Amino acid sequence: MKEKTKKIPLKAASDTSTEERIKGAAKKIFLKKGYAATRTRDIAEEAGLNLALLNYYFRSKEKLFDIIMLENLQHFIEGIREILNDKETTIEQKIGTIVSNYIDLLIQQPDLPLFVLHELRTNPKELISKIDREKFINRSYFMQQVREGIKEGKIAAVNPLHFLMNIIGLTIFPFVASPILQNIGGLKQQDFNVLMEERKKLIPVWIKAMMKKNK
Amino acid sequence: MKEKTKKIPLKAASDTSTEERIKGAAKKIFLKKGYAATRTRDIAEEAGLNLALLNYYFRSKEKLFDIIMLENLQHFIEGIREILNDKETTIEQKIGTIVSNYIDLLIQQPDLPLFVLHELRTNPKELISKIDREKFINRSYFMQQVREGIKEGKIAAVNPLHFLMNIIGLTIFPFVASPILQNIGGLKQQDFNVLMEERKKLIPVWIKAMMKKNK
DNA sequence: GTCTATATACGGATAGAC
DNA sequence: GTCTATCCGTATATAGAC
Repeated sequence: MKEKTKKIPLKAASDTSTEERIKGAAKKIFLKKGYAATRTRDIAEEAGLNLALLNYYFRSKEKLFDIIMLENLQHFIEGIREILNDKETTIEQKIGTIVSNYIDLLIQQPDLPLFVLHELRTNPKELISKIDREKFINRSYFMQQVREGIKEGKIAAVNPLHFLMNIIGLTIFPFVASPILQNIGGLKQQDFNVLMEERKKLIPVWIKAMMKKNK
Repeated sequence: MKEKTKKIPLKAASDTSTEERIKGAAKKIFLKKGYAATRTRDIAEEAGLNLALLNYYFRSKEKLFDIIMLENLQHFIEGIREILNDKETTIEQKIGTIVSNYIDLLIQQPDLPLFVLHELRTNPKELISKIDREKFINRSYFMQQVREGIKEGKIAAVNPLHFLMNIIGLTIFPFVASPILQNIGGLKQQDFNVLMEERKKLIPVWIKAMMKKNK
């Protein structure tokens, strides 16, 4: 019998610390079900721990949620911050990097965007402003480059926000809508991921075509 | 059509019937908060009625929700059904109509898509298949036209689902992400709607540019 | 059909042993 | 730090009067 000794932590690796296990479980359940539909009991079970531990480490369900939410929001937005402000890269390069990075992230965590967007709408909290206090996107070097391009007549003259919406939308939307799309398209998970991989190359080309001036 | 006279009209206009008032209130609250965060008390209050009435007309919160959900899903998907299958219109015309119709709808009910998508992911129900039993979109005349266009070398040779995702995504995503976008862009509601109106004309142009073959 | 009052269940949080 | 047992507010659903 390869009987494993009862769990004796012995100050082992901290990635399996109780606190981290709770956070990991909470993230998994919250992202899957959303705040309201999540029961703290489920989180405890998922973590293989008791319910009381949850309130021992984090004061309440809401406190725990706020932590998870903030981390995800940062993950979600910080990802493009430096890319958008890179002075060395062209518009096209920035788009390619953003799209590629996001698709990689979303293949790993497909529930992330819908979770963030849903909770952001229902919760009247000011979580957003915590993240984008200084409206960094509008003032980013990327947006500056786009406005410049429009001024020089190289890019179609529309509100630059349209292009931003398009880049993000084309990248994220398929993941948000995957339940419908997979049904409509009759796709399995793997086929869906293949399509998303294709989009890494396609979206930058499409955006370029969209930005072109055409009478 | 009006053959369903099971319910007694009673007397006055039925649009203020108790049942309709409950459904109206339920739709409003459910769309705003989602299923789990909605309390039946809130629905009753919104309808200006008592809680007990809710269970009198509909057996339970879940039953009521299913009805609202189904109606919205149909509203959401049926909208494009006939358009996609219109034998008389071109690809471009279909795109223009779909985009315009959806944007009009979403300006009225901006919470609709996020609600549907969120509930669809969390609820393991087979509501989707109820709607798209026969995979009508993939077999639609529109998709046929696209495949034809690709075969004739008029449209870039990629999986037609990409174009469908793009049309829907470019149209719907801004509404889904409006909490973030309005913050990032520093837009007020009215400014946001103006942008959306612009997109009625822009999206068809963009899609056309995306579909073009380019080496 | 519509109300008030109440039963019942569920979920977040705590007490206290170890 | 971690557990079991329990408290208690809240939300759904029902009983029963009118």
